[in-house]
Amino acid sequence: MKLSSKARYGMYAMVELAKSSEKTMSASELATKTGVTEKYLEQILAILKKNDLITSTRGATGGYSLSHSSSDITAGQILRALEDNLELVECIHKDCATNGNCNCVSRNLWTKLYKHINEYLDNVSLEQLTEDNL
Amino acid sequence: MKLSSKARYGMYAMVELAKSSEKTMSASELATKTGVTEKYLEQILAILKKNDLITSTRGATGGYSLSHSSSDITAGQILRALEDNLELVECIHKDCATNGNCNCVSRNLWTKLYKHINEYLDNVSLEQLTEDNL
DNA sequence: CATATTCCTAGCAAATTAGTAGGAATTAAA
DNA sequence: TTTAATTCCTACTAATTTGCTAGGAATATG
Repeated sequence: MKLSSKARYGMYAMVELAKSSEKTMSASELATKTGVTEKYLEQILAILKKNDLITSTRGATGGYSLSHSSSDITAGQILRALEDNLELVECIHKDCATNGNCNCVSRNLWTKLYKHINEYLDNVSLEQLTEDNL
Repeated sequence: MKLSSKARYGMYAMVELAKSSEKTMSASELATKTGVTEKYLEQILAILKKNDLITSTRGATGGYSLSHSSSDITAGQILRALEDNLELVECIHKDCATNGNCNCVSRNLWTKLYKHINEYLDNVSLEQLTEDNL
């Protein structure tokens, strides 16, 4: 249940992009800012792009920038993109997964917890994060 | 950020113990109930015991039972015992860990999220879980 | 054409998680 | 007092996931 470095680095990159607002930033710029290697960061940026959180332009002078205003992007969107397993858990009983007819005792707990986490995260905008205004 | 099987199995075992309330249950009983191997479950039960959530009696006719009433045990207590890394994250910047003088942008997010999760989990009793009354 | 960039993908290394295993210590009951 | 059932202790192994390295193709600019 530890957050992956992918998520932390990705979040960090998003904040840097939000801060620099107008202009685009290259992967190498972001790499030095965040301290992550360029190659690794590229992979993280690819995920963010696939999830329509950032856009990129190729070629010389290319780079990355936010797809939307930082006030329209939530921490939840970012984390769901980066963290594959934000859903916490699959049901223990194999039946549940297959026939969907699940009554695992604690399943409700996990799903409600998940909902809770997301509700919280979706109430925090990237803008707030950038201003550290939680 | 996926929940470990330790946490799932342990929670499952706690629910079974709560259901059987009065009498103690042996590791092997619990193992068949939950479908986890006895040896692995023993290790999980050891953790729960160390955290004062269950008590055990050794020898023949021995077994495990809850240390407290199921209404006095919270999901948060159980998960914190079983999940080593419920704290989600350490700060990216090495400085933060060492000198404590941390102003990571997203650190606040993680700590608040953590607090949030725990507040939720501490509001759910094992009794509720047993009755699936969330 | 040279250079700076994104993009694609394969693979490896480290860490963590999940599980296996053997046997010592303890206790109740036959 | 022996036997059987149990908890307890701990070392090891297997499987999975994560984190990262690496090379080079594709694309765009000047």
